Amino acid sequence: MVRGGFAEASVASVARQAGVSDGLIYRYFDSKEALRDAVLARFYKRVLERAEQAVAARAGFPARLLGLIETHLASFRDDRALCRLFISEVRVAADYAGSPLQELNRRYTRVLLKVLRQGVAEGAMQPNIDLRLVRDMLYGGMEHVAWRSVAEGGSLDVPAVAQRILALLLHGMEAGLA
Amino acid sequence: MVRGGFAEASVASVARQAGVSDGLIYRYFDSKEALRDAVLARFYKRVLERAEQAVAARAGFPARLLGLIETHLASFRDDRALCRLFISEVRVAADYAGSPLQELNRRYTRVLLKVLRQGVAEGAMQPNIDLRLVRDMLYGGMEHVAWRSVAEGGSLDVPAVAQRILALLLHGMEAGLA
Amino acid sequence: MVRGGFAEASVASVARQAGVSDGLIYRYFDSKEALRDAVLARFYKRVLERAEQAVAARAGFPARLLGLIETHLASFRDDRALCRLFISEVRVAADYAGSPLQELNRRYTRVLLKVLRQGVAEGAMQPNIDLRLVRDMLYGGMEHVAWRSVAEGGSLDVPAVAQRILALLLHGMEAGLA
Amino acid sequence: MVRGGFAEASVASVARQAGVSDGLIYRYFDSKEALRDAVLARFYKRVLERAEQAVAARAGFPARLLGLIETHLASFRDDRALCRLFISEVRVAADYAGSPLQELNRRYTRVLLKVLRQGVAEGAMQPNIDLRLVRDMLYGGMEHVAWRSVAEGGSLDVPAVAQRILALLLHGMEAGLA
DNA sequence: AATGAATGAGACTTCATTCAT
DNA sequence: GATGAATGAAGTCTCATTCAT
Repeated sequence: MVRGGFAEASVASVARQAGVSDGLIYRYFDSKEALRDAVLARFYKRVLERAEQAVAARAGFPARLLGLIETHLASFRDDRALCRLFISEVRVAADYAGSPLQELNRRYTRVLLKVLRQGVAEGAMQPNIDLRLVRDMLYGGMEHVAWRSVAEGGSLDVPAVAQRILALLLHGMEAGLA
Repeated sequence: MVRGGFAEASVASVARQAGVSDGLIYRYFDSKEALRDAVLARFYKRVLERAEQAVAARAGFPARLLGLIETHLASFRDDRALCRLFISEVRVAADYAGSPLQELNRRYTRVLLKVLRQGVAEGAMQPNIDLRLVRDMLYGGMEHVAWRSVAEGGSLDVPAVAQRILALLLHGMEAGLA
Repeated sequence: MVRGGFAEASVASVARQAGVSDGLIYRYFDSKEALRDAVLARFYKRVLERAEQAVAARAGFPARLLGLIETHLASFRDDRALCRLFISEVRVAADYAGSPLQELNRRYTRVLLKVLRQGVAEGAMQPNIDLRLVRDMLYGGMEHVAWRSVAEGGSLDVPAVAQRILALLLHGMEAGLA
Repeated sequence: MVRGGFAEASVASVARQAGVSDGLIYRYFDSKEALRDAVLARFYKRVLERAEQAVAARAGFPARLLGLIETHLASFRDDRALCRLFISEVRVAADYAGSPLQELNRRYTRVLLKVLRQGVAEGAMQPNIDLRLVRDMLYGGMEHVAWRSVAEGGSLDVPAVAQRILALLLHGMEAGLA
């Protein structure tokens, strides 16, 4: 499933890789889509937990933001196939709106928003900043960065890249690297 | 083709929407994939030209960067289906590496890199900055921003959003909004 | 099993309704078809016994014939699903000829033929009458009457309908209703 | 399709017997059920026309009734597979009520009812007779008679059997055979 | 050039049946 | 005896692709 999208992966091939028969899939999942969503939901819950733990384990706005960036990049590095599946197919699906997956996604992005609001409260940024824009630029950017590292076959140096992303986000291009 | 990916769109439906017969498609394209790639290449060339014109029409680093951001967001706004197709399917395809589409993509991102290097030369940023990271964060972020505006059904206020993205990228979160 | 034929009813659904596991069915029956035939045979024996009792409990040709008509209609009313199953599927099956079910069916129709012969002996009809035709018209007709009452959702007023059928069969349309 | 019901006949086998590929079936019919219904509707229209012509070609109640009986038996003899399909599967289907097939069936039975009403008008029977009962007994009976002749492998002597059925219906068992 | 009927491989899914527990 | 997980064949249906016209 790493190469080729969801539509290209046949249920038969999934069953073969799982070492079971085609029919058994349907004892546990109602349809191919239900299987996909179940797998993604499980993955997403794990990602969500890691993010919440990363925030809980640290104090202060910049440290927490760095923690979130690190866990996000690490999730991508560890489960690139699933991340790719989510990015390129599920978010786009016609029935995504209102699905359990969207709810998980909302909870996930809320974790970041909460940290950003803390940053505002701590005076780390001007109160008039558009937090949703920051969130979108950050998540979208990380996606791109991580995907490129996957596509180019290299490995992702999560702590180093996270540091640079944090610096860029906080101080902008003008500031250069720390 | 707006909803549902490439796999979901049948050649017959494409032919119907184009007002031609199924068979005629195959006089002009070798396969469904070749059709998709041809459509995307044409689209990509247009995007590339718009980007180059935007750069040529302006002077100075910040103005040129703003121009690029605006044309990129506008491309997404005008052809969201094609952008989505490119984002979620082509870049992921097994044979993307080395394809004409990748070459177009490279030329496109090179336009941005050139502008960024001008910024370095003009002293707008420290020379030790990771330009590829900036590029990935910018393109990925814009993708996310644009996609969200599409998904939420709203329209994208390109000039306003471009301004905010530019400010965030240049000065970081700390600076707030202009 | 009321709606949808034998092919539409899965063994799993039968097991579920019986409150047993799928596998247990196969300890008692060799196949889905064997289960169906066993169920039908049990049902048919009951119908046969009721018919024989109805005849034994009465005397004289018209009373016995009425009794048979009543028990037949009542069987249909009480077990419409089974009657329907028999009518629309079993009698038509490739291996019906020579099966135990056919033998039961023969014994059942023989009860009617015996009563009809008694009618001939009692002088209630001309001896040259085609008793098999009468039998087929009667059974086929009752099937239709009963099925229609089922399909139309109404209940079947067995004694009243039986009376009318008897009158029609004995005296024909010319005579009208008693 | 002569042996085994609709569920047992695969679309592949239908295609094979028709000398076309599986897929072509679906260019002309939306589903297996739609194919079945289209075939049955065509057949039913033919039967209906034959019945109407038989009535139109004759005058007087008994002659017309005999004509209807003859055409019905002949339809069964000529297309036993289709008749069986209709009898054992369609009338029973969950979506039969309200379908085009039911409408055709209604028109068909109305032809008989009209003739029967003519009989009442001509004084051939008492006005208090239950015409729907007569209709059901007649159609059901003919079905049974015809099916038995098919099942027993014999051929159906339509004119002779029609005569006997008419006599039985008109004068009842008491009258014997003409 | 253009059509669209025809193909046939392959997809998802169901379900009668088996068997280890 | 009893379970129900597992199998795998077979079914309906879709669709990219071809080709006679």
